[in-house]
Amino acid sequence: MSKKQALTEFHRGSILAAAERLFAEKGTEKTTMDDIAREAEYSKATLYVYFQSKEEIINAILLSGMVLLKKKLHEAIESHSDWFQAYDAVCQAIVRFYNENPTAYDAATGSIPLSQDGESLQKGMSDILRVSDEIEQELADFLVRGAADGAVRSQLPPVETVLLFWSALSGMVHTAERRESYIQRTLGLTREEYLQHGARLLLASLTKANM
Amino acid sequence: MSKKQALTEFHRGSILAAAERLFAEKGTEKTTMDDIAREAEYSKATLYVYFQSKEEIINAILLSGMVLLKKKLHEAIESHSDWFQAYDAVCQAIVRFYNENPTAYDAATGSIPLSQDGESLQKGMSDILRVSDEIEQELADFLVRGAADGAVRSQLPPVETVLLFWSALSGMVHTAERRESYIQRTLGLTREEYLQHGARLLLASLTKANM
DNA sequence: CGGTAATTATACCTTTGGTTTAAGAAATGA
DNA sequence: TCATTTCTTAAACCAAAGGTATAATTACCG
Repeated sequence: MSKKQALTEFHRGSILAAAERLFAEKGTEKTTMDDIAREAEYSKATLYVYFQSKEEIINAILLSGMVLLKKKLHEAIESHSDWFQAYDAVCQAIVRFYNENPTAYDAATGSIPLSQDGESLQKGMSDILRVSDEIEQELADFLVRGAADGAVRSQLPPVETVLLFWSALSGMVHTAERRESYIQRTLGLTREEYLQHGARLLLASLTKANM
Repeated sequence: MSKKQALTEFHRGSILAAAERLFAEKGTEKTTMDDIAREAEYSKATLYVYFQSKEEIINAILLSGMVLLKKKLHEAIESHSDWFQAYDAVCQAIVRFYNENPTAYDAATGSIPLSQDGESLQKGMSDILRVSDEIEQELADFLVRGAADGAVRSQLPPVETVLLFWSALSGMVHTAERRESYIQRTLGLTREEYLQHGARLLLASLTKANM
């Protein structure tokens, strides 16, 4: 019986992996169940054997993505004892994560409707919101650490500042993607460079001394 | 013949006004042509007498909205000789504008796909992009003025900084809307207050001295 | 083998929403 | 008043997409 379960997990994983690729490419809305079936090399009916609905697929991907994001941020924060270096690592982790998992990032920043199907909360929804909160808490703690280290202005209320920072950065990330060619043409910057400058600018809003 | 044209303009205006109300409320995607027809008190087919497609309606609204935004920003910038006061006025103008015209704001910040119909540029599209550029130019000039006044760090490249600022603020604006209840509950702030704090934070990233 | 259970491919249903058509109403002009 | 033109709109059309039913195929097991 465990073999059967393992097989089921394998199929679920294949489907999720395919969906993830398509979501990254076209977004959840423009990706159809037929697309996912084709990409995963199953028939559409098969998808409904392993998942109850498109929404369940989306939620599963968002959740695993956000758990991964949380892990990456944690690692980045722990990676350097120097707060400024850790800050760079955090921003870099975010940018990298977005490249590979834009849908989950959008969910984490609240840039996506999160399947507002009305009615009661979906199955995976509460998990997603919980992880989202945990991420923000992690960042808030990091900010407090920055204040303790003397790197960050200590007047800033951590939770509020983190939310502002988080939303500002997500705006930059979106613009960097949506206007990549404009940025390249007019400013001569790659997306990564542009976002690095953005991270610098936001850093200046947090720190005591300007650099 | 002028009477007939005036009548046509009147009908177009009624339809656009109705569409604008609905777009502000539900967004362009969730607003159907049936919705617009009902709100404007015409039949759906009549809409197609005065507009070729839904896209044309959207573009018309985006364009007029962005022209208005440009005007508001210009007025805010000119309203105070003191740069910091003008900055506050600019941010306030943006927030207010978003409340009344979220769709056009999203188009101006590039937060919206702008009817990616593939193919060639749509009719109104080039106008929209032009106004969008003009707005960014206006803001860039304002930043240069701030540097000349000694209010702003002069190392900042104006065009790039404006784009970063613009995208950061748009991220904050979106978060403020999407998580309004969370912000109210956890931080005890209204959306306007939250955004005011955000504008302060961003100001700190631009200025020489911290406040 | 033969039968039973699981799996999947195909076709279909339903809803939604943009667009078109054709018929009826209203206005215009002689 | 009647004819022609213009305007309006109900109804039909069409495509896309999520979801489902069925029937064929496969795999497993005695």
